Amino acid sequence: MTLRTRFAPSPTGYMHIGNLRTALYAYLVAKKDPDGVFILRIEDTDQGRLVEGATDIIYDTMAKCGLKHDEGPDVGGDVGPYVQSERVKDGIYLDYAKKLIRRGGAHYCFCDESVLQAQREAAGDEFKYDDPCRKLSIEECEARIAAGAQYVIRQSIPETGTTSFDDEVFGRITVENSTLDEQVLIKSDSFPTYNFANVIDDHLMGITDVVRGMEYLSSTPKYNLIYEAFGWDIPRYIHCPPVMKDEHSKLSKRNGDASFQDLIAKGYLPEAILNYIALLGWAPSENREIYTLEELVQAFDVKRIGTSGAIFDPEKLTWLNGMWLRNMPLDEYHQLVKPYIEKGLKGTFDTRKIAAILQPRANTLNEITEMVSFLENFSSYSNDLYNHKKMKTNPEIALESLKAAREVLAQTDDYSEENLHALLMELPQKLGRKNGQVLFPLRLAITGLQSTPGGAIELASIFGKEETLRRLDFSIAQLEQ
RNA sequence: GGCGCGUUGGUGAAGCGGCUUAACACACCGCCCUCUCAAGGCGGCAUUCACGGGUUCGAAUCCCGUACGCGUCACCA
Repeated sequence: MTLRTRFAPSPTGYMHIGNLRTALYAYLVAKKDPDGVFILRIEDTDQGRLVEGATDIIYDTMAKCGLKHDEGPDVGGDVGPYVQSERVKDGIYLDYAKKLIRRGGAHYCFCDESVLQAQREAAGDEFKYDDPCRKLSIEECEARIAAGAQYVIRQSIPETGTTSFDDEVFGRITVENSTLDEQVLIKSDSFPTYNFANVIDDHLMGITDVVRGMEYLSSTPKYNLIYEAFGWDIPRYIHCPPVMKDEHSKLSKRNGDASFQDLIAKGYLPEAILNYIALLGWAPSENREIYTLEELVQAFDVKRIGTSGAIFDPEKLTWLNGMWLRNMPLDEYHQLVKPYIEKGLKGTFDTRKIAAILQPRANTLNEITEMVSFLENFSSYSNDLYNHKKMKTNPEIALESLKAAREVLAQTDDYSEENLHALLMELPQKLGRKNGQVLFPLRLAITGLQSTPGGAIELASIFGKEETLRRLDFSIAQLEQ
């Protein structure tokens, strides 16, 4: 039997990080097997929560992350449709619910909401619905329905005994059937609830490995009772611990936490986001942290998924994103950051040279625009900046160095870094100074800033002869006053 | 409240009864390198694994209890 997993989100307009991680794990579990199949199914049975365009966000996120599904609404497959509302139209769920009734796994229920409410209030914390409709015969129920009665279909739970299952990450879970409630399977609008549609579809779509959040751990016994009533094989379960905002709450939109799209908008790479979230709740057996998706497929092992919630740490994501940025070939990096550089600059610059000084310094794409703006902002500054203890310089030494540098810089037209380096590095020795006593003042003189990305040589090369000399002259004049 | 699950540093975590006086990484702090800032290199950062018992020659690792946290108990998914 081929290994099949699925990612089954609700189109609620937002891809949160915990959800994305579940998708990732489901993908990894499937792809770990050379023949494994990864399916996308849209769970839109709650008509009240549909959000326009939400499905596109799901497709877009999966595509950006490289989580390519083998079957789904947009790519087809043999066990479609892959959108639950379409399956409702086909009558799939109601048919199966009726079959389940005949098999004794469910029953019709005509109770009014108010009856439940009354019982609920009377029972307080002890509430467990004791459904009088359970005792009704099928014939009687069908007669009432024919007469136009409103109904739902509820699961029938054995009053005694226990139900157990083995979860791949949490181990064996056992619960008393008496603690399980008789949940609604088919709502009065004839739509299935998640609890039912999920089980039916997982079976019909041949899902062998169910990967989902651990909030479903306590309802899994109920699902298994349905599988058993139908005589179906129970899948392997892989319940994942939550991704937390802090020790008390999960990462969520309600808390204003970043979604995948928010992180992209903040300048993080999909690869880095995926890499980071893979590490939340799972640890590789080797001592390593940087993984491409393909490498994750190789390294992933369900047995190494943890059991306690992991707090999402934006700082570590930022670091990891920086690593991804730094590890790129310069040309690729240049193409990637070019728009961000140009956004921060009015004039034209050699963006490849700028990219080179940015690469070891920028951790996110967005900070680049700001990092680069200093290139065009040159105005008077305090000469006091030339006093630098560590560089052993002061305005006097600086002036001497700048004059010498000015001479050299005026004599050449070749402003390549190589040439500038060759020329300027002769100066310290000639002047009997340390490198820092010449180059630090020079960098300061052409930027007016205490610190900048890049050094004097790199920056002079970026500015070019005319601009470099213009700034240098300004600074020399300022020092001579 | 019932039921289920969890608890190693500020964070992610390794650890699966002796090799642990608890890896590695982020953050933080030093030092080195260095033309500033980064990047990079090196070092520091839990005498201790929520707490209390027990088992054992030996426990972060096994068992029991307590505390705390999370989840679930919807005609939401």
